[in-house]
Amino acid sequence: MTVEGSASRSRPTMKDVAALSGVSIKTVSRVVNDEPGVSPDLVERVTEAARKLDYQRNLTASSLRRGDGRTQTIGLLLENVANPFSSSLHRAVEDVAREHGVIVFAGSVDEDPSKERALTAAFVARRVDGLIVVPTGSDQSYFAKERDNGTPVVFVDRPPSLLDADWVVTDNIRGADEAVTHLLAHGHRRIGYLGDLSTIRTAIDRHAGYSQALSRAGIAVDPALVRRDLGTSEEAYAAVEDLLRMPDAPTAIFTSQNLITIGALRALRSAGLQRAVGLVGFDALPLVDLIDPGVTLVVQDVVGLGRRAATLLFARAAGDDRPSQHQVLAPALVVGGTGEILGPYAG
Amino acid sequence: MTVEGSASRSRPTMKDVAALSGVSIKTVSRVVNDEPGVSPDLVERVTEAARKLDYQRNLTASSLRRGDGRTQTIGLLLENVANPFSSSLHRAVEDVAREHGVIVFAGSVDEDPSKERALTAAFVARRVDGLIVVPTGSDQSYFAKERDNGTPVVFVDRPPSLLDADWVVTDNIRGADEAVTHLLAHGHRRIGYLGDLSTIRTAIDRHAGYSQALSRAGIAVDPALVRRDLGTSEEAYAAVEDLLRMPDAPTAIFTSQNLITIGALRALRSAGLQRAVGLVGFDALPLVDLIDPGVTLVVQDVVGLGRRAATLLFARAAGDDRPSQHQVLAPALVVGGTGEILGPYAG
DNA sequence: CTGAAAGCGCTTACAG
DNA sequence: CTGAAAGCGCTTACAG
Repeated sequence: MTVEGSASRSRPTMKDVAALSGVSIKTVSRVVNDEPGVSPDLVERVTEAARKLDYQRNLTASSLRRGDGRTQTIGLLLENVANPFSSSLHRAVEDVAREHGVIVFAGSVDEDPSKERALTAAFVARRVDGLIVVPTGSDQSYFAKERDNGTPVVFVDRPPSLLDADWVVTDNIRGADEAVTHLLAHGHRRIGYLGDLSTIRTAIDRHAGYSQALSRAGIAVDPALVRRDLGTSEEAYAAVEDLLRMPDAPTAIFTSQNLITIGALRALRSAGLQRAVGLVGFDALPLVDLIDPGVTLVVQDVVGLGRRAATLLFARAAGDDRPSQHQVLAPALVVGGTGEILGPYAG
Repeated sequence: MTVEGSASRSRPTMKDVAALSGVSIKTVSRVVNDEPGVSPDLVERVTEAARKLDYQRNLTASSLRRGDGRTQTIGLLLENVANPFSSSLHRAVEDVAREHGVIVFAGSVDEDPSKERALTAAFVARRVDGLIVVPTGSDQSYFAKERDNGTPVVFVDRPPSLLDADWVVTDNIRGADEAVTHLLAHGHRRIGYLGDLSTIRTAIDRHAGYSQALSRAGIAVDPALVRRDLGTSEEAYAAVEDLLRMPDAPTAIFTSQNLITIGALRALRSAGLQRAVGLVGFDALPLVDLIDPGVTLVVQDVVGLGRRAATLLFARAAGDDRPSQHQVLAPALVVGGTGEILGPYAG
């Protein structure tokens, strides 16, 4: 097999196929697009020429000329394509996109608003048919321009800030409330809270759910037990160490996000307290069944989030012009072990 | 804020900017592309008009006309965007692509050769500047056409079949050999092998490494201890149960892929043998430090695989026409606990 | 320094 | 049933 040679010979075009089959490019276009009303004889000749030249239609040129201008692509902005939550969302979106003959650009924003803007611009420059966004930072108003210019946008996991738009999220307040209520039911009163960056809407809501559950139980929130703005597992680890050193240390902890849960589990383990301190975490954890004791978690319907966001986006792209749609999915508490460790007020 | 209204007003073009600023579209093009030699006065007027209209250049039209025809996009074919190995690879590729101003289409092949072909066609139809592929099935010869037509292709994780092409892989034979040698050194002689689908090249190589380590130690491979073609965690679980029921059961197991390792860990745990049977797995596992006992693993340099594949692809796209490049990265054995459980011949 | 004409690969809107 | 002309939004190749 001869390799390379003239590295970038350019691809055959309809013109080449037309020349080889002795018809006009319009006829080639008809055959390639399966338009009816071409004589069987020409269909045959064109098909054969296309096969011989290994012709592949240039969809990018096609969409430039077509009325609707569809590129059959969408852009997906994730926190980080490599994290499990993001990548599960990605897969769910991909599956719906595939049903529509659409392929997906994905990119990582890393909780950096300037990357969100840059990726959005890059996707729009390639004229994606729509955007699905896990927003970060405190201002998504600039997406209004994209939508007004004909690019629909659906937010997922978190609602946008300063913008009336479509979104699909989990009921974070309720999930956090259920987590804390579960710990209360197992005899805990002093329950620590470990939270993500307070600029993130999900973190705000989960903190609200924590406070709501405590106040319903008639317990005042002790600010000393609340640690927010933890950006990494390591910070969560340190926060747990710190909580455990308190004279009146918490007997249970609610960790409001997966990286935080991981840091907390490591800290409890290294202190030898993994069977002594109650814990409920928000978000699924991989291989949680192999951890001992098993971890009690509030899990989101990630596939549901992704599928619904994508379905809504394609509806918008097809002309759906209802007012902004807001969908809230229920989380589920999955009993694992750490959430059932009994506290001092049990029984 | 008024929402929606005329849903898909189309985007402003250079023509609109030209009209508003009273210049030709050629001048708008010069300003938008930062070409030198435009009077400051016009630069100012065009910039202002573009800002006012919220003009965003259509890169897709631009690339159609440009000489090189670059779309500043690449396509990435993964086993499944949601699995941790794939998504880490994705992130590494994304990071290199970003340095080149290129965005990434990603898609899941699910070990299905027909999906590989369909995704490749979809990417090529959008004229990606190159393809990075984790190949599946037994024939990648059709990629030769794409390369000959000017679309470079780099394979990663597995070499392609029936095609001379660029690839970047881990030294799987060596990794498997090290895993089994490690178990031998800890006193095991009867070592089980659990492997992925035998059509996958990595599975073939890892099995070869297993055999190689045993024969170097003068131990004959017992076919009863070898279980191949395990496609899921569940099948691996069943295979371990089966091995453990043997009268002369293995005292250690080498699991040649992450899903298989997970199934094996679950089976050992449910049999209460997680501290009795030695185990070394291939591929990293999330949260492995929280599992007890810790799992000994042979891990790949996933970021290295992704970065090198992407770097090679961009070199090809820039005209590098050396013969096919083959890069082999060394895996690393990470001691965790299960690999150090002593066998009957220890000490 | 600026712009009119042509063309990238395709589809639209006609005419025959 | 088939094709010549025009145009999608841009850039190239010229001319002034």
